[in-house]
Amino acid sequence: MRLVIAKCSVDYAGRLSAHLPLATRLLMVKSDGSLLVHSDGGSYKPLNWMSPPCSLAVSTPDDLQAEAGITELWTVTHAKTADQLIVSIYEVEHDSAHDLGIDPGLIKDGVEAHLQKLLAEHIHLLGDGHTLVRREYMTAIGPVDILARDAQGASVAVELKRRGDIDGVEQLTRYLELMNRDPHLAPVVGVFAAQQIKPQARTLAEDRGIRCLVLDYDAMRGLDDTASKLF
Amino acid sequence: MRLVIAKCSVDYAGRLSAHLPLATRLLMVKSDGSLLVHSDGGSYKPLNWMSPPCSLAVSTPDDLQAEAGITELWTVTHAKTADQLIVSIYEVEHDSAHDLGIDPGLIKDGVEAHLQKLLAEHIHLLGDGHTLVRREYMTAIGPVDILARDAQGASVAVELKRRGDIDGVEQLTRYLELMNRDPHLAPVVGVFAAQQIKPQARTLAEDRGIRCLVLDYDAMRGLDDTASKLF
DNA sequence: GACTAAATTTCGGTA
DNA sequence: TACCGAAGTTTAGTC
Repeated sequence: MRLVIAKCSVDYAGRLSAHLPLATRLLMVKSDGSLLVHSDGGSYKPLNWMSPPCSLAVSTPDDLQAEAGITELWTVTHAKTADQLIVSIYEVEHDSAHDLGIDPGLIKDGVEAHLQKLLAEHIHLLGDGHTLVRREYMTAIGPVDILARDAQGASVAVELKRRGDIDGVEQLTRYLELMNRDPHLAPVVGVFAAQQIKPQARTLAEDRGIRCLVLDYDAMRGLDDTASKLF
Repeated sequence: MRLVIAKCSVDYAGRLSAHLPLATRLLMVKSDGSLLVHSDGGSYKPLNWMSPPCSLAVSTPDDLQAEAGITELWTVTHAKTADQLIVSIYEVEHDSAHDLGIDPGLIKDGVEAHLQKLLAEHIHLLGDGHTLVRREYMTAIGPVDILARDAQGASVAVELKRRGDIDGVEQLTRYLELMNRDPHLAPVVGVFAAQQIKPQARTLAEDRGIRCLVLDYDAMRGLDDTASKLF
């Protein structure tokens, strides 16, 4: 990885056109040739960048550009789309190269899969008398997150999201439509469960007779801990 | 901005738990206290990070940690959510600080807004005799990109995307359903317009009686230039 | 490889 | 300021 701090202006021409006026920035050149242009603020997104696969070519400016103060031109070209990022370098304040090796990568834990596992283990959260049929119940158009039965023996299809949005309701609606045509399953009622349900999604869901269930992830982990300790 | 290349392991505890095993990485500390952990590959997303507002505290490891080879502990705490990022530093290979100043920011040009503007200005692209009613026509569930009338006086609702996907068709379907209940507007026909329309989206749209229109951005810009020059 | 859904999304706009 | 949709989204998983 090469790190350059330089006064530069940047132009991108590809899926859109964008321009960065002259300022001091960090240019991060990764070993795959990709380039990130970072400022000293904002969040993790660079001001501008070129994703791999791409190649970096360094050239000398023409007379006009040199007169304007440009000392070096970096042209980064995407290998497939021909998108271009042109960095006009005026002044280099720092330049260093480092050997990082390949990274072992991030290990994640605790997302939607965990929520699904917890809800399956505490299926009573759906209501008294509910029993689990199975997680990831396969249908012709995809897996339903959780299939259960209520106290009356009716099928309950649960769609699980971290944030409940309209598209999740649409997804569940498609499942319900299909499952209700299956005489072994029908009648199937829907439950839209999420840590947070957007008002528009709730309105749409309830309009379609789908019950909304807001899940408290921390409380559910608490249940899990208690259960682990007791048994 | 401070740039540190160091052998380190990283742990994040917040909305999820994540761990990065020991390896050499770039630690970018921005002046707002935020931290990015980058490897020498991947795209612009860091392996791990903490977004502002947050604060960085450096501490010395306890005996056990020191014995394991840790020389320094960085604890980055989010100001609002209390999410924590802990960087255990084993060996520092590079450490430099740079004054970048505030960045003037990116100037963009040529996205969906431009497409919408161009289509509104050349509404005949929808078909002969079409007239523009207005852009961003407000409905109870959100704005329709373009509302027009066809040669017969029927309302035409246009959903505009750069890339036409299934969710765009679903969106337009909801608009059409609502608008067709309004006697002032009904009958409303739908047009799904995009630079590129995925086969699945096209099938779904046409099955619902929604017309698909592929837009040529470059050609439309050409129309615009011609119009600008003529008048 | 293509497509789909999620993301510690981030970012920009509007009500 | 909060909500909503787009992003040069990226990323991970499935078919």
